[in-house]
Amino acid sequence: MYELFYKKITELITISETEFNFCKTLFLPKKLRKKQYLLQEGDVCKYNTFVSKGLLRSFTIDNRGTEHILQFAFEGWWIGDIYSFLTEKPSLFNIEALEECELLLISKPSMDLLLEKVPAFERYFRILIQNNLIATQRRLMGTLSETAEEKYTNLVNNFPGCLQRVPQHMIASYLGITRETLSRIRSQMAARK
Amino acid sequence: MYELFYKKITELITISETEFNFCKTLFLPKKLRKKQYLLQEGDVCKYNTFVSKGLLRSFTIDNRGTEHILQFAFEGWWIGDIYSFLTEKPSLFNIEALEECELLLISKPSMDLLLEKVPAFERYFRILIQNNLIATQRRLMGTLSETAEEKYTNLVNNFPGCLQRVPQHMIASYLGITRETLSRIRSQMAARK
DNA sequence: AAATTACATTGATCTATGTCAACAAAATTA
DNA sequence: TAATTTTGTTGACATAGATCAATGTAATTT
Repeated sequence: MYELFYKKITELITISETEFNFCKTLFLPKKLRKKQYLLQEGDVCKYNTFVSKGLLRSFTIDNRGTEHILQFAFEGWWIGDIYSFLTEKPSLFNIEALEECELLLISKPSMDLLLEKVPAFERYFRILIQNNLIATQRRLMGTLSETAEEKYTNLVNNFPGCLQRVPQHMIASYLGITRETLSRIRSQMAARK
Repeated sequence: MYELFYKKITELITISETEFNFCKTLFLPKKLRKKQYLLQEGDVCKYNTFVSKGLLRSFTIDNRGTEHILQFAFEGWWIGDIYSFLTEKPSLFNIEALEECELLLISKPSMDLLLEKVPAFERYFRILIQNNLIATQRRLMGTLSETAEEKYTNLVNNFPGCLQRVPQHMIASYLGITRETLSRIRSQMAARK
């Protein structure tokens, strides 16, 4: 349960065994079956979540009823609604398990305590958020400049593993295109090569 | 030059006068005239920049020659290419002054020194990046779910000041639509009300 | 003040992608 | 294993927004 967790943390910061043991006490282990929700739109996101095992997605539903996926979270990633978590306001996002999951949850008070007692985590979370911001900026620029096919091929290149574990219509939703369009793009690409 | 800078910092963290004086020594003041560039695509972004006065934009040019604006930066905001700044790899972005500007620049080594000597800045930058991430996530979701008109009205509501200082075709570029489309949307809206 | 450049508008037409609908194949569940 | 649900494909058609082009006007520069 904690091996990957320890590995990911120590990739970015140095902490003592004592500090890590203290850290562990602040997290709540939780298992989720496929299709279960970790967060529902309208609820406050009480926890920031580390994925030890499995796969989840966060998504919104717009006023036309269409789903839009913000993020997939595989093992070793974090997921949550950062806005709702920090402000304690209702979330616009749903978070759903796409596979059976093993998770580590940390509440806001525990997070504050962790940052206070082990300041190295200040740095850890800054780096995580930095990387997330860089990725989100890229995705935004891609959304504005690329065709549907370019978006798909970029995803395939940058994220090959995704296709094996995520249903196609969710890939389409992540890319901001319809499943029909993605299906056609794939068959065109297959025909060409 | 430093009043707004001091104000913005102390809105988020508490630092002593000594610490602020030390901090000031790490920043390089710079003035830019309208249309001058702070960063050009292909160059490494050597500085993270606080805007004391004026207005800038960061943008990319895609392979079709179309500009896409990532950010406008008004007084009190930061601008730079976070990816290039952190990795020292060539930037994909241009940063251009839209008005005459007064800026405070900090290099990577100085930033590292600042974070080391005044750890409260670790928290300051984490919060900045957090807020930037939240805003970028929102913008991304909006890009995927909203019509051109919705994007425009949301911008007008959340950011009324923008329209007075930024030319319309750049607003269009920021929203990911053409200037012609924005012009038509505006005339439709004016006709309706 | 004249010349040039940047910015905005409007019309005609085009196109990438969406929508709707029918169908089939997998995968889950009963 | 039958029934249901989820997922993916394909065709016909619709449409939001892009593109191209012409024109006017405001703002800079000379």
